[in-house]
Amino acid sequence: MIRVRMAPSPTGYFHIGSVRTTLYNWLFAKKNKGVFVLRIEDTDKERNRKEFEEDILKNLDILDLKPDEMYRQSERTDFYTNHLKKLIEEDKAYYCFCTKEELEKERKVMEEKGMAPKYGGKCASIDKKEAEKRVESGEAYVIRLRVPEGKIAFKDMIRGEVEFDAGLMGDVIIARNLEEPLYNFSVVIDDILMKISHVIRGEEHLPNTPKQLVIYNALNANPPLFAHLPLLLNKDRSKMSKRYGDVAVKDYLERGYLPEALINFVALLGWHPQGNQEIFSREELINEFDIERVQKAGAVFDIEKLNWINRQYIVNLPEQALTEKIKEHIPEEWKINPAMVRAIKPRLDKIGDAKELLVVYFELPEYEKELLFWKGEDRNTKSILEKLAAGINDIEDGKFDLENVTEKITALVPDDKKGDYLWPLRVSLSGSKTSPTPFELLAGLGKEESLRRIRIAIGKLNE
RNA sequence: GCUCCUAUCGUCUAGUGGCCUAGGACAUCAGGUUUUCAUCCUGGAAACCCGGGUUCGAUUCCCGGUGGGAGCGCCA
Repeated sequence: MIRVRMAPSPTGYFHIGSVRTTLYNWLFAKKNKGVFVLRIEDTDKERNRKEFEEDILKNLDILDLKPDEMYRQSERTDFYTNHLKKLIEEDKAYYCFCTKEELEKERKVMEEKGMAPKYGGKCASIDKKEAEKRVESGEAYVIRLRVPEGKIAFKDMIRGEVEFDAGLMGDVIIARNLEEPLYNFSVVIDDILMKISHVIRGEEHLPNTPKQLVIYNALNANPPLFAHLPLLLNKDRSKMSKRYGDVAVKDYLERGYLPEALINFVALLGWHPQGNQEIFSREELINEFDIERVQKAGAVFDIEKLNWINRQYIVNLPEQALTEKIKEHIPEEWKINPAMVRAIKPRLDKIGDAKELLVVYFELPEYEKELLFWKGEDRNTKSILEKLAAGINDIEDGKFDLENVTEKITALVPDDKKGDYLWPLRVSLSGSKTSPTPFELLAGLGKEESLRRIRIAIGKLNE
């Protein structure tokens, strides 16, 4: 049975990189009819916040990456304590009484010698009975695992054979005390207990893998298969961070990126199916996904490509659904109609852009009358606008739709004078140098408001 | 500093020894589509990090260098 897990710690808002890790785990599980487990790693009481856990859960739901099972490490302390006791009994782990200051000093000395810092093993040889006495008397301690010297190799599903030297590691601390396990330890215990078959996680965990392998060994447990995903990168190729833009999923969602688009985009960051297809439904993603095809090198997060993918999804959205989404991003008092929605649709990178694109329909900005002149030259602008206004006035109230308006107005415009007619019309309706087409503006504004705006323009020309 | 990972257009990538005069997409540039912006269409420019091997033949395999990245916590 294939069982995978995503193990976020609730110490920040759900990260876009975590979305990709979750997606790959999820796809791998679905593809293989396996189980996707969510495990909240909240063993650090200082840094955890309920708010962040809620953010993770909520966004997993929005992105439709729901887990089949869910656990919280804070509710599993007994498991860790029992296994810690067992390791100490078997003398595979021991109590260490060295202070942070002592360790700091030791580390510095080693660094000066140009060596990788590691614990010298001062407490490794303290008699167990004596150590227990010191613990009972209340002396501060941590628990260290005895790490045997030698090479530790494993086969990564993405990277192939990887080898580390355990001799460089030293005896690692696996718990602050019997009740407070540390990351590497609780991860291993849970992966064993939850029968995790494949660990798919970010490349930053690669150096943790040998430490965890030593723990599996001490526990006489079979390790899962590992797959270390390439990192998501900033423009400068450093690990993706807030410095270059948003990293929290909620920020993208709030700006109006569609969940499906985000998934589609992130799926392609570090993985690519055979063929040239770019837009994938969830079903297609499940069918096509193959962890063997995951890239080894990091991938730069390119917002331009996200915008393009998001546009593809927006354009394919049914008009009604798009309208509802747009309403979430504009003032309540703005009453939008289908003509407006159709006009802004191809101009929308994300739904959040709707507000600035729609404002033209609800507020006429101040503008100079010179803006009304096509190519800066006043060639009968006033009489042209009057003629167009009359034409607009002639259109039946019930037929003020894009098709009809386009037909009627086009009929009034001489073929060789399109700029002279349509530019001032568009400017009078929008009050700015860029906007949707005059026809799209007319259909969206409606007859009455259109005529009012043209009268304002004519008024300016009379000054 | 030490350990590990990594290397095809600006970006995401296809490519698994000859099909490559290296393909696609985003971005970019030029032109076109009933004025502007956007969409759309057509076209262009744009890459195999370097040096050794292996081989009849390397973008593809091996080694070294260089570049980039990550990790080095009583955080996860």
